[in-house]
Amino acid sequence: MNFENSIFSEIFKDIAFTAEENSLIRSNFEQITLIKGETLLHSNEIVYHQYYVYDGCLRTFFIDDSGKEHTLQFAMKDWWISDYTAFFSTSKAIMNIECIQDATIYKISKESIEILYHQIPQIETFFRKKMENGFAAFQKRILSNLSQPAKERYIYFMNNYPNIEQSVKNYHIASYLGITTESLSRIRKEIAQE
Amino acid sequence: MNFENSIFSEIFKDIAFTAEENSLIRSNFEQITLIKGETLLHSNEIVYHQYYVYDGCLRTFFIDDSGKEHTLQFAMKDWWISDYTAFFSTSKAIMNIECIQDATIYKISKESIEILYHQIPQIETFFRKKMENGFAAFQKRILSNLSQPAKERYIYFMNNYPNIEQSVKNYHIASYLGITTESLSRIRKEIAQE
DNA sequence: CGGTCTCTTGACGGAGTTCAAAGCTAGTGG
DNA sequence: CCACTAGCTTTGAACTCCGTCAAGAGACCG
Repeated sequence: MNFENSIFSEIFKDIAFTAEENSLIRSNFEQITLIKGETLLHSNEIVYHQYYVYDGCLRTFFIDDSGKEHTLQFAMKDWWISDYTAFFSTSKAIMNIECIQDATIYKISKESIEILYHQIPQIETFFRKKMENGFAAFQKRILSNLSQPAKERYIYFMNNYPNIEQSVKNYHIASYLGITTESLSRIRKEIAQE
Repeated sequence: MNFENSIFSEIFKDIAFTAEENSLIRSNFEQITLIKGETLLHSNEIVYHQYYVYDGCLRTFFIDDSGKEHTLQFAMKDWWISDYTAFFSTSKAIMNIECIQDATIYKISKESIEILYHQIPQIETFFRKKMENGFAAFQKRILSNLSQPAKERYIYFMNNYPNIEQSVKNYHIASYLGITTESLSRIRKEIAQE
């Protein structure tokens, strides 16, 4: 259990907990292991949890009316993932979460997190800041989608997620960038020829 | 000053404050009035404040390398606005904020808000939830940009911001949707003919 | 009214899509 | 350990949506 404590101090780095706080936190998280291809969350399920990625890689994606997949987010080590729109309002997911590289994750329910907010105010501050960063990142992504052609977005993406190729297929990246696999392939060819 | 108190209970609805809390809040906000066309924030300025829109309408926009404007957000009554990426890290704005309809706003600095978080924990909860909602809204917008053609995005926008036409020019809406004024005009024509 | 700002319309061009097929690659079983 | 298959990527040709450029028509404000 010292081992487990060390995990939670990794998750909430920069916060020092008392022994009781540590055990309170521990009792509100649950470990899950997933293998490549498994689905963590299906659309239309009610979303009660958010997930901390300790290791591995997952992606959130949305399936539109015509059946096309759109990747909203990849989550690697030390990222949080969920269908947050649904999680915040405890309503039905519109997205799916899929494991794309064997993963160890820790899940926590909305109820549990409210308990932690109440008992350990630094946890609320921690998540407020997480949200702020996520908010800022989405803002950048919207601007990038509005102002840059696909090639620039791809280069920007590869710089921001170095080493991601190991976990992620090109068609995942294409669906994240909002283009088809074919277009991405042509862009990659163009870049390789430079 | 009863008048002023009522403004802050509008801003932080659902929170009940003591008299001392009320005066602490009051002393950390500052009122500004803006007329149409005025700029509240220029890119490259360091961002120390965020702003509550009491009345009127503003927009945040980004100017790309080729000089094109991209609208990230409109802010109407009861919305908060800033260049949040820069505000959270107290760094230089990459966006501009412009008044597009005469406005009364209340500004608060990052320092002040940290004081309020510390003195009045419900305020931190309030902003955490605001962030969660903003985060979810951006998520939806990204999905909409990825999965819907311009016409659908326009219809969705008009449903979500009813009555916005009064404040906002079509070229603002176009720059929000990521299309040109000409394209928006053709889309509007198409819809009118249905 | 006159001028400037905003919106519309048309002709053309380009970035990205669609559909179809072929070429790789990696994992599986014989 | 090779062969086969299924999944992934590449390529080509035709098409489509939206952008660009240019000009004209409204609309709003002094």
